[in-house]
Amino acid sequence: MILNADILSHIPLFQGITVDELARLDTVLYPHIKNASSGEFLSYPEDVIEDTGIVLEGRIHMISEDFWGNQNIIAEFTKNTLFGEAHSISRTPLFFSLVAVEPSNLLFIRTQQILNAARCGDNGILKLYHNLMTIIIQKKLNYMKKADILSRRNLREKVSAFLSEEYQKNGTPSFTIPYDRQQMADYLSVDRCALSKELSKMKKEGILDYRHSWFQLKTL
Amino acid sequence: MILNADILSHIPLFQGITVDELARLDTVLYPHIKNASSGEFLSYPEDVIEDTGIVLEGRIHMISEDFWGNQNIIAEFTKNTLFGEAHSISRTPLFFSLVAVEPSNLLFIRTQQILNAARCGDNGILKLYHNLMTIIIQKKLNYMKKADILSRRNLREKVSAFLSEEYQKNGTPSFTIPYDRQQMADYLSVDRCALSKELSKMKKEGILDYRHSWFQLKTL
DNA sequence: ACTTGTATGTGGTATTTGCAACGGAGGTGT
DNA sequence: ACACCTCCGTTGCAAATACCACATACAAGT
Repeated sequence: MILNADILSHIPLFQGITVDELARLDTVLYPHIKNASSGEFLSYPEDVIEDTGIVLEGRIHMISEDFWGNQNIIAEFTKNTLFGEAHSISRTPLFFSLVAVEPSNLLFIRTQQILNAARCGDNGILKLYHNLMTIIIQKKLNYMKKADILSRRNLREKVSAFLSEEYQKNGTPSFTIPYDRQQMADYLSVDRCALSKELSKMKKEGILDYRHSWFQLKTL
Repeated sequence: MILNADILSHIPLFQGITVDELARLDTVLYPHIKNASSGEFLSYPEDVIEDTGIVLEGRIHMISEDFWGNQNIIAEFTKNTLFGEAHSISRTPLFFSLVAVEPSNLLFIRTQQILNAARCGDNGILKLYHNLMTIIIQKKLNYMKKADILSRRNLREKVSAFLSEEYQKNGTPSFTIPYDRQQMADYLSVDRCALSKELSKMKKEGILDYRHSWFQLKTL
């Protein structure tokens, strides 16, 4: 049996699935393992994919490339995260490549089988379907938030929007963000130095305080 | 009966649902109609919502506001589109407001009922669930594309990425986009004049041709 | 204590983008 | 034909940001 309860216990997609249900899923989902070496491409633009990938070990980059060849990393998938779930359901051609950037150990399952089996009212599958929905919604909300932040017209507003999201996540105006300065700049798609300058300006104006990854928002 | 087959026939969420199934849904989904006047708020940040909204007539804006009060329109919902579906499933607090910007006629349905009833194996509900999944995935992919474009570091790359998406949608390097110049600038979150300048520069360099909404991409 | 390395902040300059003003093209109604 | 309007492109200038070089702070190892 490929679907191992120990391995899958930390993967959100399989939360709440019992060992018995897992045994059934093992026959339904056609699970298979793939090892990818660093730099190996898993799929290319225009591919239509059938499987959802799950990172057991390693790191995958989703890379988009425009008509003239400029590249951009759209997403990174690390341990226990899913990739390809949306495109394998909608069966639309990819608009990006998937590349392993570390030696990776991957589990693939036949996504369409979740939808098919859901019609039979199988309990384990319905849980899986619901988990899948939850994960996709979470990803959708994350992309929405990112688009919200990136659509702000200048650096000050991007920083403000980003910190407001973090403030909302934490519930208090004093919190620690999960990024260092460079990662924060990357998320905001701005230059690190420009970000440092803007933060320092905002601190001087008294609207926030910070030190490394710790921030405190202030009303005037 | 509130769920009217004629009205719903153009709404993607109800595609493929038979008239009989619709009658059952009418009792299950607790549908209700609401008329909103222009400027009326439908919900506020931090609200936890129970319903998916469907625009029968009118226009709704999704507006986010940061800690210091800067506003941003994240999304616009027009006739036959859904809003609030993700948050009413995940039951996480909103990070935006919903406002009618025209007198609007709205249909609301109890989202959680779709998930509950799916467990009973009801056929109409399962179709609805699947339609919902498809819509959410489509929205997710759109936000992904938008985030991809907006995360490009300068205007040239934003334009390139945007036109490449349109190229991929159309399949040929010569196509018409569904925006005028101002709308295109808004989508890219840049100044209209700056966009005109960049396009004109790219035309001079011979990497593309355009006239109003028509574009042609060229390899060098 | 010293070296090394990494993360962060700062200053100066070049480049990009925003902004305001304007002119031309094309459409519409009188 | 004329006035009027909207959309688009252009120009000049101001403001914001990227880029480069370097200083400082802090942590880890020797």
